[in-house]
Amino acid sequence: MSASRSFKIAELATEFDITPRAIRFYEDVGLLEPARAGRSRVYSQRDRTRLKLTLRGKRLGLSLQEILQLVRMYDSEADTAPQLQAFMAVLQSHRAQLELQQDDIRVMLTEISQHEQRCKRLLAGAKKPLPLR
Amino acid sequence: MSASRSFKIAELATEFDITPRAIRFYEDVGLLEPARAGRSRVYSQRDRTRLKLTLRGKRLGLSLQEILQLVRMYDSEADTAPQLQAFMAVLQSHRAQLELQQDDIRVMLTEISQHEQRCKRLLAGAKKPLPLR
DNA sequence: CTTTACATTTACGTTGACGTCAACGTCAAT
DNA sequence: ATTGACGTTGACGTCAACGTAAATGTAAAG
Repeated sequence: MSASRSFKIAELATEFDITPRAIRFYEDVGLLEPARAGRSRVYSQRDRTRLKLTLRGKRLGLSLQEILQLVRMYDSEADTAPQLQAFMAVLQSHRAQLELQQDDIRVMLTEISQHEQRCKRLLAGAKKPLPLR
Repeated sequence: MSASRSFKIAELATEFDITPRAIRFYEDVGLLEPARAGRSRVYSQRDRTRLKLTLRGKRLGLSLQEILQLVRMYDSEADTAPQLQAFMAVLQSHRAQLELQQDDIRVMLTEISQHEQRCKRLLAGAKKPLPLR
């Protein structure tokens, strides 16, 4: 009988550092489906999880529509073999996409390291001007 | 004397699978600075590299403005110690940001794996309906 | 020389993801 | 009873990142 806490819009807003407006917008898009207490929205743990997923997706550059596809798929009760096959295919393509992004990140990180090294050399050189000659 | 090949706009467009319009737009923003042959744009290897950087940045969810900051920094000839220090600080924050993104990706990848496992179990169960009972 | 194919500039249109009012309800505290 | 503090629903505004259309140039091919 764990009442599985619920949340007000401002709570989620401050927790995730976004505006209530954004949260309502995510609802318009279909990403959240809060219950109502009178007029006010009441968010469940599930909504909170979805919100977290949404923000993670955004950080990775997904559009809200793409994120919507994702959460719908993940929630869907696919049960027939063809459905499951299709689902797994989508999972594969997402995996591939994420791995490409990993590569991009790795490339950028090594570039950063190189710039860092260059900076360090320059700093070392700046400390003793005219090093040899 | 390697003439270091140059490129026409359509070449770059097809190579990177974007429109000429986008390429011109990146120029408006300041990301590219092609030479001119009469009226037509002529892109150098450096432009091509910048374009590649731009697209990689986009895939990682950066705005064109952010990308512009990046390439300007990377190109800048910082030489004084304070400049170099500031540069390295920015590099650090970028590194941190990229590492956060790596975490996001890792989380998503494990989620994908879990869904995949679930699918496999369901498929196995579907092959022999009413497995035990 | 005209067509074809690509290039250019100018300018307005569009889409996504909210921001920003305005006008109003609600509930606890004073 | 009034005052905040927070909530709600429209509805319009905005900014980024191009798309798209119009009018024009230009260079090679037929």
